[in-house]
Amino acid sequence: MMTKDAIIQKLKESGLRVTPQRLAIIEVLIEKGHLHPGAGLIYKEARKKSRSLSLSTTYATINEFSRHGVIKTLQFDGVENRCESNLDEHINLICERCGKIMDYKIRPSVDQKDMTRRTGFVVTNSRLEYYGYCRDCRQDKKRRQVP
Amino acid sequence: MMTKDAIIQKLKESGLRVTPQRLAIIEVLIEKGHLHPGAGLIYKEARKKSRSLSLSTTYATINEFSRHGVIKTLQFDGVENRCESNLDEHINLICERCGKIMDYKIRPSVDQKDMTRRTGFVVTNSRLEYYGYCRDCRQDKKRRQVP
DNA sequence: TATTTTATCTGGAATCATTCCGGACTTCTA
DNA sequence: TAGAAGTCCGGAATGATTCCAGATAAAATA
Repeated sequence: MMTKDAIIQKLKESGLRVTPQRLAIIEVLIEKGHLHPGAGLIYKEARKKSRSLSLSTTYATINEFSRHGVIKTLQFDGVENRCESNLDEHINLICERCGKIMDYKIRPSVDQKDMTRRTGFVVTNSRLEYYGYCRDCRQDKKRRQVP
Repeated sequence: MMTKDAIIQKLKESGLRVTPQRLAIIEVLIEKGHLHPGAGLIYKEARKKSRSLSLSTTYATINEFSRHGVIKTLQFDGVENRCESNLDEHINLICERCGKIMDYKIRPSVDQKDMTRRTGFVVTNSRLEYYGYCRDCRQDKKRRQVP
């Protein structure tokens, strides 16, 4: 999770401008990062800070940030994509009932050098997810079994 | 990777009918499974075997199979979703240049019981992916660097 | 075998997150 | 302060997937 200043720094280094719209989105990413917000939520929240912000700009900014390694995008189908501010290797625990996404820290488990030697594949990026049910949704489920 | 007979068996057990359309799709899944085919390829290939097959049916069948654990669906955004016939835990190596998907067998690396104890999250399904470049695309890249 | 029931199939229309586009607006540089 | 480059905006376009209602086919029943 980068700090606001670190992100601003990185944008400047990349020759990108730090506009009010982008600042608003940066702040939302920091405030709501743990929720793994999608474009819709980011748009809604950032609009409170920069009133003229458009949805197109929100999408463009998310893409720009993603391209420059400020965030990662978790792409889904049918549902909104989600933004990930935690760039360390970890597993996302995704609740299939409420859609909540939690980070679970792990130690890297695959010997990538060995893998590359065997397969010729070099890794630039990873996406590790467990799907299932979070504590709350599991309990709701149990309760409902004996109604 | 289930055999044709095993899949047919499983469908019957679930009270699903084994129609010519479904048979055609099953055969394609077995023949082209290693390519992790998307709906488009499956439709194109299965149509050769069952000439009247429609795209809607292809989608419906993929969903039905996925729901009953015959295959898994790898969902992407913007691009076609892909089908996975290898149901064992493994990492998918996804080439960002050519889109090829390779299976890489691993031994389960996260102690799920421990994770559940700590987080309350129970896992029903996983998706583990490394993005990067396959051997072929890496070499193409090198060659092009000094044109 | 004829009839009823149920599942499945089909083509076309609808969906919806995301991308694309042309013109307007800022910010930087000289 | 003019010109250039980067950004922003709204609305239209995109495209994989889903939805729908009527047609078909397979299983169940008689």
